[in-house]
Amino acid sequence: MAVPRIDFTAELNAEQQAAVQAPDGPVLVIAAAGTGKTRTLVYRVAYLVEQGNDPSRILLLTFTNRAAHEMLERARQLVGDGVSGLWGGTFHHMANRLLRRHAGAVGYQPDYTILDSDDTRRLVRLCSQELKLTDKHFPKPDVLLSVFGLAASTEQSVAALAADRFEHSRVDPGDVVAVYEAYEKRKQQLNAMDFDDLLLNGLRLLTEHDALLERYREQFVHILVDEYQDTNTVQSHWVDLLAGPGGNLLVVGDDFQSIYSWRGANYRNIITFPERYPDAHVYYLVTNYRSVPEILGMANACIAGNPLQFQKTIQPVRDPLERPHCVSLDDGHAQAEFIIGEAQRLRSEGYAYGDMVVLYRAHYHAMELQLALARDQRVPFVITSGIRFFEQSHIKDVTALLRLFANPGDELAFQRLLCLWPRLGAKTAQKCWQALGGRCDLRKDATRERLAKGLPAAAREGWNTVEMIAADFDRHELQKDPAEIIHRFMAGFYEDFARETFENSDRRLEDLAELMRYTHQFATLDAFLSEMALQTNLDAEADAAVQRETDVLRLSTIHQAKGLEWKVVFICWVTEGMFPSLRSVNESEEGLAEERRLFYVAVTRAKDALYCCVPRQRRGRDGSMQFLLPSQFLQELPSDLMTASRFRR
DNA sequence: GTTTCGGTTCTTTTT
DNA sequence: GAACCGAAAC
Repeated sequence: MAVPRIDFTAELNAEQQAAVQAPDGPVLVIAAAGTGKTRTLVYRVAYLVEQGNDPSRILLLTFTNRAAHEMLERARQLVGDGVSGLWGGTFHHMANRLLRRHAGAVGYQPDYTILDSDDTRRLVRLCSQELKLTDKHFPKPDVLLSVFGLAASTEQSVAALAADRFEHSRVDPGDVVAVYEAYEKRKQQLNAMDFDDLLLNGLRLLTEHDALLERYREQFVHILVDEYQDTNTVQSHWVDLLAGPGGNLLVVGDDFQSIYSWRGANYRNIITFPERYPDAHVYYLVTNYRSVPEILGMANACIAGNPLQFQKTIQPVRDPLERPHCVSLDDGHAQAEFIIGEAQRLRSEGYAYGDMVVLYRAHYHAMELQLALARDQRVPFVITSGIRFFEQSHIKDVTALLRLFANPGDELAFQRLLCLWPRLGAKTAQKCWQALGGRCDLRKDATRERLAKGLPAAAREGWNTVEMIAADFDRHELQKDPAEIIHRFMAGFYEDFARETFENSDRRLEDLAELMRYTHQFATLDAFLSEMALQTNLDAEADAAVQRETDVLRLSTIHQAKGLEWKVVFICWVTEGMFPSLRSVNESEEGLAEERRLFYVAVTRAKDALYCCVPRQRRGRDGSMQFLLPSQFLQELPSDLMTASRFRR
């Protein structure tokens, strides 16, 4: 295959080029914000291909879907279709890909279901209820799941973590373990894996099956890992195994931007890489083309106090422009007014709204601004919402039917589907499930007949729709056409249901139309369901493109802004209690260090201008006024790094 | 005995 | 928005 020659010297700076053309063996690239990390990885892929490596023997692991898409797209632009055989995607995707092939090796059927967080929450609740652990003080499913999840991603026991977590409460850690064991058992019965199971079982494939380890070690000659600071213990273990001692493992990351420890990310993976691989080559990328020196000065200063890190200072190359602004405001309303006014002013100076973003610590911090923007309609805007497209109730209702076809053992899908019918709730659904023997293959006539008998009369209408789809399932090859299943289900039942149930049914029906369009890129029902479970939102990067094209101001959490950049950045609620958030400060010193890294991420999104908004008071839940102090992250900074001002209405 | 309804409360971050 | 809880309705 012809590969276009790439002039690495012309297209990369010296630091990048050194990393791109690093010799075989373990390589660690420490890439500070805005120094061309993605570019370096993409060119590394191109370099490897140009060196004659078969793309199908290169594995490129990312942390988010967005990063995976972006990198594969850019690699394709660089080397053309030569990269088409490349293995690229998130850890979860790769684990899923291997597990679909070798599910039997870890005791699963290949048609296993992937449980999203909504499913796991329901399942844990079910387990707690069955164990009669319904006391008010017993932890809620989310809390239990965070313990289970941390145990999985840090390779610790639930018993130990539960004992620690509930040490000063009346919760018996033994009960937590009991729920955990019930939960594990239920997942086996359902033939279902949660996100952690994908990683754990992916690891088991390699630790328990030497033949598989050999096979994939041989296949993946080069392994590249993006955002390495965000890997958890299981992921790094998996990568270490796959690469093998002295393998060609290149990891890229920035310990300053590790902001996912709450889900088990362990930035010690990156810190200790040189110890684990003593012959590793280490490269630093510190030349920043993104931001003006004033912003980088602030970024360097705000992170310097954190302990335990690869100390590095970002080097600016751009000309000076202006210092970041620290704007003091009366309250949230004033903050909203300031941001709207300033955005308009900047637009009159030549910036587009699409060049600007408002960042915040938590979604609810955007509420006042959102209302103000909607009210006076002067500035068009979009919000990267906390609502995950695929986890909204209407999406999950409709896909429950698909899931049950794909995996007849999926009790959660069965339950969800049945509860849609009138006069039919959880108890009846459970009885039906038991009557069917814990399995519901709708394609079997006998199953459908048996189930129909147990349904109340009011449920007939909806049931008939399902019955007809099921009868046609094999004949019309609906297996290959999830959109057609959804379409029939909606036409026969769900459209009316949605109109009766949701006040915003129009929007939800549009979502479902969008879902049907989305399914067309998948050849089979199984492929669609797998992807859907591993995807949080419909199309994040298309979303970002929309912002530029339609010239709208974006509102986003800092986490969701990671890896992106804007000319103008407003950070709001830079006050004690809001940012750093109260919860994380209470946790530990480490929690505070992570908040500081989050602040660093926010600051380094800005290219030209940065505003830190500091409202001085906020209305509490009871209506009383709380006074707020500026964030310690601002107070830590030398005062000459920012321009302080006060905005009054 | 179940299901439905209405009011109340709380919002971190994601695969 | 959606999970939760208690009370009313089937």
